[in-house]
Amino acid sequence: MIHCEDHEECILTAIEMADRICSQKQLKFTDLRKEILRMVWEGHGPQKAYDLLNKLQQTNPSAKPATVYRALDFLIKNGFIHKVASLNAFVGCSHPLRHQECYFLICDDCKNISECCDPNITAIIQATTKQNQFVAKNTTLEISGHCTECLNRSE
Amino acid sequence: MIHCEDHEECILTAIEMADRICSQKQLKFTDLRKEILRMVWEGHGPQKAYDLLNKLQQTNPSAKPATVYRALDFLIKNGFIHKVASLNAFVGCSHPLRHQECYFLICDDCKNISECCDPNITAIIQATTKQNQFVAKNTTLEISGHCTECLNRSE
DNA sequence: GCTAACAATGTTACAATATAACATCCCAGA
DNA sequence: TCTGGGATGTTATATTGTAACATTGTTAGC
Repeated sequence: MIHCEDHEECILTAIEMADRICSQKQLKFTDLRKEILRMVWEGHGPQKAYDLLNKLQQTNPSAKPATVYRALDFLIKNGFIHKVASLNAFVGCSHPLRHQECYFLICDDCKNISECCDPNITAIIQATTKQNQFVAKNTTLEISGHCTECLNRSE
Repeated sequence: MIHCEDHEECILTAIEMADRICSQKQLKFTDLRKEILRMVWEGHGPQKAYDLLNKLQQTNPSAKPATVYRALDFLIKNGFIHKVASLNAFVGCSHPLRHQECYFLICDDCKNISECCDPNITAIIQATTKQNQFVAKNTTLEISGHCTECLNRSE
C-alpha cells in the first residue's frame, strides 16, 4: 500500500502537483481530469475504469466509457497515473516528475499496490536491453504476491 | 523475435517437450491443448485469444471462447506458454522446465517478442522484494520498444 | 467388465474492458 | 468577432474474458 498519514491530505498533494505541472507544461487540467485523478487517488489502490465510471455517473449521469478512458489517457500520458497491465487497473503516481517508469508490488490478498522503483532495477534492465540491442520505450514490471501485513496477519 | 532455423521444426520441438513433460507429470496433453499450443507457436509472436479461436473454428466450427481460454489456462499453468499482460496476448515458452518467469522484449514495430530472461534481473528483483518484505509469486516484466532489425530497417 | 468419480469439453449466456466515429462545445489567439 | 483545435458528448460496437450448467470421456477400484 502507498502509506500516508492523512489520506485526504495525500490526495490533495497529488492533485496540486498535477495542477502545477499542467500549468508549467500548458496542459489543460480540466475539472473532469481533476475529478478522475482524485477518484483514482481516493481508492488508494488499483482502480478499475468501470468503477471510476460508476462513481463519476453519481455526479455526472451522462458520463460514458469514453469520458473516463480519455481522462485516464491524459493522466497516463502525463505521468500522473499508471496503468497496471496485469490487473487492467489504474493507480496514482506519487512522483510524476521523477521518472516515467514505475515498478509495482501487488498484494494478491489485500489488493494493495506499492511502488518499488529502484535505480538498480532500472540499471539492470538497461544493461539487458543494451545487450539485446533493443531500444526500450516503456517498461512494465509488476510483481504480485503477498505483502508483509497480510503475511503477518495470516500467521 | 524468437529466432529459429526451421520454424516447423521449432514448433515440433516445443510440442514434443510439452508432450514429454505432461507424460512425466501425468498431465493430460489432449488434442485440443496440443492444437492450441501449436497455434500459439505457429504465429511465432504474441497471439490473441480470439484470433486463436477463429483459427480453431476452421477445423472445429463449434469452438467457443471458453474452449480456447481453458486450453490457454492449462498451457500457462504448466509453463508452456506465457500471457503477455501488456498486449493481452499469448506467447510460447521455449524452456518450460528452466523457470516459470520470463522477461520479454516487445517490438512495437514488427510486433515480435523475445525473451530476455536473465538471472541478474531475477536477483535484483528478489533483492527488491526482500527489502520490501514482500513474498513474490509472479513477476511480469515486459519491455516495449524497438528491436535492432526494425531500427536498422528504418535508418 | 462395471461403475463411480472426476477431469475435460460442449454450450449458452453474459460480464468486463476498451475504442471508433462523428457531433457539439468551448476557449485562446488572430 | 471569428475560427481552429482541443475537450467533451454521444452512439455504437469491438475486444477480452468468465460463470454456470450439461455432456462426454477416462480411469481407478470393485
